[in-house]
Amino acid sequence: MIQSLRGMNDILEENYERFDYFISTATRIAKNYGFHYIETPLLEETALFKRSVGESSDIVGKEMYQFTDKGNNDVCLRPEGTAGVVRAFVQNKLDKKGGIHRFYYHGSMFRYERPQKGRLRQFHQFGVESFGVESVHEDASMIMMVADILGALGIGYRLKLNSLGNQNCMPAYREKLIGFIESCGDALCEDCQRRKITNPIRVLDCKNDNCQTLYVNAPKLINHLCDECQNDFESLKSILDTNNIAYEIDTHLVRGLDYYSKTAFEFVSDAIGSQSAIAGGGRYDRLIEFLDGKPTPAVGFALGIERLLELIVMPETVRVGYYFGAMEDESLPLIIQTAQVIRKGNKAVVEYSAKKLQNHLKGADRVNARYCAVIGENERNSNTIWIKDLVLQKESIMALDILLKGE
RNA sequence: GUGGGAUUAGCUCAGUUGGUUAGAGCACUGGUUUGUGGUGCCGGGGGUCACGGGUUCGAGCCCCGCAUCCCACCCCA
Repeated sequence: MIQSLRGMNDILEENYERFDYFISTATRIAKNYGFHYIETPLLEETALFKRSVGESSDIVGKEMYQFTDKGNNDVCLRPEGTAGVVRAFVQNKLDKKGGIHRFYYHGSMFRYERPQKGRLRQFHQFGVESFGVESVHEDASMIMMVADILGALGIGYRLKLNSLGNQNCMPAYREKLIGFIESCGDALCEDCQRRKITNPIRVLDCKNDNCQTLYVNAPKLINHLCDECQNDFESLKSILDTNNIAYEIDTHLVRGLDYYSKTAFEFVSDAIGSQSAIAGGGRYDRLIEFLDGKPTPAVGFALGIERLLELIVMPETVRVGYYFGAMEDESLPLIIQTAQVIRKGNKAVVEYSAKKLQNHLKGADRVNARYCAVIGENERNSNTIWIKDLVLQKESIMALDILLKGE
């Protein structure tokens, strides 16, 4: 038997019901916030991700599905959504056009990682990106949108919040932190020694207890923000407070992608195992110019759909449409004909084998039909069809020609 | 990429120190005496015990390999 590739799953039946319900819920909410759909290619030039996500990140460093195509282009399957949307934004000259552009998207992302629960090689994200709004109100809107989506789906969460500073305060802090790391010398774990070079901010995230003991005295970025970043961060907290969005400040929240600045946030769930991040996002004011666009403020987030799936509280299923059954083979052509008419405006499933009424009712029940419509000898003789409303438990007999006329 | 655990019916799992024809619940399917469902009762189908080797008179069970999933590391959605 040929199996799907490792970490690449089919989505069907119950899972697809949930998937579909998630997409429609998130789409509705994103539209309510004034966002428009954007579709970008799954395959992009590798350079796009190297320049945006950053070569120091694990995503680009070791997790990309990268290959050379037949035209000798260095390409890869997108590992995340933001880079492609920004590329599209610049390529379509929306940066020069000016104004505000708000997009939402959903689709497959690919990362070559070792799979486990909540971590797949092909997974699905729902994300939004907002271009042209400098105000921290947009950051708050992003967070409120995620909260709305999760709320609508009945998903509990914790919100972690941090500020990463901007080009004025981050570099100075970074130097200060490197100085601190060096002062710790060999006491730090191997990973932290490595992070000192690749991405010093990440050491704060280290899970090694010994390192964490030392980091208690480490300088915190949140205490080194410039006035602008500090003010924005205060505003953000105050907006969230007035809108009843609970959050916790997490000074170790740094996000794995290089392009973030100022606001960084992450929604986590305690109910899905170790891969607990269900949504993450933040501001990335510099990314557009990194990708050769005109400097444009931007902020966005992405939700990991698979991680949410089992948390979604589905609405009660309602009975819809018709089930058609024949009690003898001679009645079958009639029910097929009738079903075809019904299908112009409603759902109709047809059972092809003739069986007794009791079994048709069971069948209609099983497919969650609202109406069970059956033709037997009596109906055939009188040119009628027997229909039972399975919710109201009321039955009726209708003249066939009325139904067939499509009324 | 590193370390550990698991894998038996569509699903969730039993299966004794290695010993005849591998079980249960749920699901599916049919019946339940003249045309009335969900939830009663009775029956039925369905397994190369993940896959490939090995040990043994004999392997679902022991050994080796491999695939996938799960857990931890790492990282992230």
